[in-house]
Amino acid sequence: VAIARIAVPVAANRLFDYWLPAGLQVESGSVVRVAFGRRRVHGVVTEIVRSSELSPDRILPVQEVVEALPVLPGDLRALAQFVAAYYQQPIGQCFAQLLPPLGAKRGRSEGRRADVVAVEAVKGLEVIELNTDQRRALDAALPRPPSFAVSLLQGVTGSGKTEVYLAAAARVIREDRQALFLVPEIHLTPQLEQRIAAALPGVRVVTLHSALGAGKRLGHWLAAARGEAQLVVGTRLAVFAPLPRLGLIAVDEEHDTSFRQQDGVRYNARDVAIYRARLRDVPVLLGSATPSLESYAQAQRGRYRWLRLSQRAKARAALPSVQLVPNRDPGSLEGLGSSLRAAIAERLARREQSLLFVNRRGFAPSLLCVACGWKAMCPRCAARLVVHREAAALRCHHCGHNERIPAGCPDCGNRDLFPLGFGTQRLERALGQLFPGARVMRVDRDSTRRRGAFAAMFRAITSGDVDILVGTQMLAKGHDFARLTLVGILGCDNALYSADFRATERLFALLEQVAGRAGRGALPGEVLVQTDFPEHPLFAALVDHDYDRFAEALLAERRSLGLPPFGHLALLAAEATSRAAVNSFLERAAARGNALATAHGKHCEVFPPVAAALARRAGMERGQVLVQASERRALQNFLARWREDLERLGPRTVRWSLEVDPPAVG
DNA sequence: AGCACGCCGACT
DNA sequence: GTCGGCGTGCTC
Repeated sequence: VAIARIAVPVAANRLFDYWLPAGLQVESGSVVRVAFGRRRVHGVVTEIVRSSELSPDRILPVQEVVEALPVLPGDLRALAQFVAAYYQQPIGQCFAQLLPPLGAKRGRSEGRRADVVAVEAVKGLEVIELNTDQRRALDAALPRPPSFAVSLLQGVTGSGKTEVYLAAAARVIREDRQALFLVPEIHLTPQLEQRIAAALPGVRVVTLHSALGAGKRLGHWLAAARGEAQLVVGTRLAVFAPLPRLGLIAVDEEHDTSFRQQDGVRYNARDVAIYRARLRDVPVLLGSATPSLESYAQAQRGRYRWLRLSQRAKARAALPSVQLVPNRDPGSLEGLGSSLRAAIAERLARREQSLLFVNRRGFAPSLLCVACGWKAMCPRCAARLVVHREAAALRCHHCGHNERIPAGCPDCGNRDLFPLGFGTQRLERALGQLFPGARVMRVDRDSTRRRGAFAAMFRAITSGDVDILVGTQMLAKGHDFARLTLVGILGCDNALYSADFRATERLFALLEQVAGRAGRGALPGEVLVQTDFPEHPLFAALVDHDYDRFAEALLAERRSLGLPPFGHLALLAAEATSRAAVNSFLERAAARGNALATAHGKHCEVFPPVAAALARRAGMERGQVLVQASERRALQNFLARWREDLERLGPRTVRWSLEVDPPAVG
């Protein structure tokens, strides 16, 4: 009897054997249903073999083939294998990433009427107007004949990167191939789909992201698999979409951390995309105003084609001017310095919009007793509670803990509790008081929680019903507001204190992105950054919109410390209810790691265990061990062996995970 | 990941 | 005496 080796969606690091009943049409890549324990699960056949190591009486039959899905193509299976090996993730769960939601109602999205027509329409497709820079980038990014090549498209906000992706997609689609376009967060950019529809008329576009209902997602997945969808636009999970005629992958905002899946299977969709492009021998286009230092260094070395867009595409939309203004200004009211207030007043007089960016939701990040110094702390996390004034609550942003704001200090009884620092709610209130006639709108996770709230706010902003916007990161991404001419940035200094070596790289990217919201239309933009460190090199580079200078400085620092992209990192993170258990596990893990590293010629360095940046979360004590290697290959070999050791090491009460290329260390 | 089994504390 | 907590191990 033939045996199918099946990837089953469980944490185990191995495959499971099932026998194939006669008459069942099964091959590598078939999606099947099998009994597993007392459950029934979906699995993917990875190969069919003659015999099993297992005694025949323990082997169960494959129950059925999932007819609704096609056989998964080879490149997807190779992708799952890659994710499992490179990121040290369980093989079955990696294969599960390839599957669309199953068990949903039949996924039949839009009809297929338009398909044939669409291809015809695309033949004459030259509706995207490109300037010289964009055209040069487009030509360089698509090698003739088509083959694998990575291009880094570096251009400031508004320089027209999206037009280049779409023009590249149009070329590929005209040749009857499919394009894959990965974006950080699709549901936050309602403009994107319209923009695509306008630029690529008649092209059949489908989206893939987690906010999509299961039925729709399955329908879109199938449209991609059948080759009907000519352009797939999606978030990180779309990197696993089946695309029989793939011709191009574009990754927008390639530096963005939302390409990293943090829960469950850990991977970086940007890097998976590059691997996939190589497998399929197609070009991949990475775009950013502030490329990750990893991509930047590859471009410098000539491994990636380095394509630059130097000016904003619309000639009149100049880059915004950036000014640094003091944070601790004697004329400061509720955190708003006099320069920023004056600038807002000017915008109000001219009927232009202002955006104030504070990357903190809530009223104040801390509640302090003025008499004894007590601070409201989360009972389950090593973190301060955030004051939410509207709900009269103290909330933990790490675990969701919620309690009423106490009437007095629980330690000394003092009634005078002082909210320390500024969040979006406090700023919203202050602006309402300072500018009584102004229409203020707050955009953060709390104000947009309701379904459709974000879209409604978005409409209000574009139709001019808002004078001052207050918001978090949410507002940083890709929105074009024509009358927005002022961006104020508050409270960004705390990132400069961070222990994480990537903090300043991320802060620059965020600030450049927020700054880019100003002056997208015909009106010039102005950015005011409130800071206590105007001499910091980050701000000097921001003022000049000179990412290169900042990137070079960071790279020099990284090189001297052997940090990425010059070295390679992995993190073993562990948590348990007792600190002693975490420490003991990590001590033994580090000792084992050191022994392994020594045996393998010291290409890897294992650092001593330390507490995590958030030392306790939701009642779990957290710690970590960092591994640094000069060679990726050495790190890979080390991790494969180390993980086997780790699996035998601990009591099950210690939960641990390996993170390869961790996005943050600190 | 689930899910069952088993070995210790507090209840009718 | 049992009920049920969670720690451990297994699933082809």
